[in-house]
Amino acid sequence: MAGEKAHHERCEGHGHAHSPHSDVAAMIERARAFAAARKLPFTEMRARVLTVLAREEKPLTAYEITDRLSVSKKVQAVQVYRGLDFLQEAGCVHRLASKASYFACDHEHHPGEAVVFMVCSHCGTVQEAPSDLVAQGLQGAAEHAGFKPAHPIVELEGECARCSETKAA
Amino acid sequence: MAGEKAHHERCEGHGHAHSPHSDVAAMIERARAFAAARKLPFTEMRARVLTVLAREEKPLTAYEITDRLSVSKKVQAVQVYRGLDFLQEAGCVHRLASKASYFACDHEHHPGEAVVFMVCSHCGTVQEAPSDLVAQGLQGAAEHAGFKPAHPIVELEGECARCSETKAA
DNA sequence: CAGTGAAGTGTAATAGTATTACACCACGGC
DNA sequence: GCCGTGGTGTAATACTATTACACTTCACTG
Ligand SMILES: [Zn+2]
Ligand SMILES: [Zn+2]
Ligand SMILES: [Zn+2]
Ligand SMILES: [Zn+2]
Repeated sequence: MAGEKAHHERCEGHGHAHSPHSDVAAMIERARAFAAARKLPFTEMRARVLTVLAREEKPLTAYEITDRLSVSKKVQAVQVYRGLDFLQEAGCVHRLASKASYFACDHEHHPGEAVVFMVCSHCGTVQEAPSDLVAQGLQGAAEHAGFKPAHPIVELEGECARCSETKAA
Repeated sequence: MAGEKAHHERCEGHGHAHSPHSDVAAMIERARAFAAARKLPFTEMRARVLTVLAREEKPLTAYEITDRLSVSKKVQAVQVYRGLDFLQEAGCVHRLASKASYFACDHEHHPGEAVVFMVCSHCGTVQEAPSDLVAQGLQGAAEHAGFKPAHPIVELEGECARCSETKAA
């Protein structure tokens, strides 16, 4: 559960948001490893869904993914949802609750960590950053209420650096 | 933007989660005051939606609200959504993004505050608690990323005190 | 006191998100 | 070979949210 600083250093080279991921192949590899560890197949469909998300700058809805995949070969939403389920378990994809959409992640996450999804209301990109303070705050609130915390969702709507600059110019 | 302690003291008498609100009338009054301040009518429909939520222990979906209201007189979902929009602006109702459902709130909220919604995965109740640490963490993450924060969503799934006890017994 | 405009209502239709059901296929272990 | 687990493809359905439009209410103003 590294400190905020340490974690940020790990995230360098990642630049703005999770822009068209430099490294789609690496993400595929991570998913494949997860599948192997669980002795589950890393199927064509799973790879295709992840690839679409990894190439995209912004979160996509399940139906947007469906549409893109359908260009090459008709697929149905339920197939995409199945792929998304797997990829979320693998930690390769997150769901943005506030937008009911999905985006690829190339971070390693750790249990107990609290990750903030910063969503730009102007351009739609998402940038994620773990925060120990937030984790502590959640922990504290839970403790105070006798609540046993499991899975946090932390989303912050606002305006990303790039969009702020653009406007200023 | 009081400290965690101070805020919690203000919340006493509120007991477990936002159980069938002791004080439906007070919540109505709050909504009415908001409406008056904006010179907007506090209509029948708005009151009916709020009343249903205030009497309920758990969040309800818009369609569940629709069904309850329809018992006395048939209403349509869109009418409920309109009521919910108003009530959310008034700060009397929150939306739980992770469940696409709505619940009444009898707290006062303040700008810049970060409120944690603790959602019991067993009984479904929601308990809210403001956290300064979380607020600071969000602020810090945003600052570090050059992100201009606007509206946070913080939800924590887990098990409430009551359910934990019950199991232990 | 008619005219106007902002805001709400009631109804219908539609868009958008997610799940269930089921028949069939692929593969690894016995 | 047979079976069990897990994936696929297809259809149907459930659930969540919004748009459109005709009509009403009410406060304001000329
Ligand atoms: Zn991530
Ligand atoms: Zn932006
Ligand atoms: Zn509240
Ligand atoms: Zn509970």
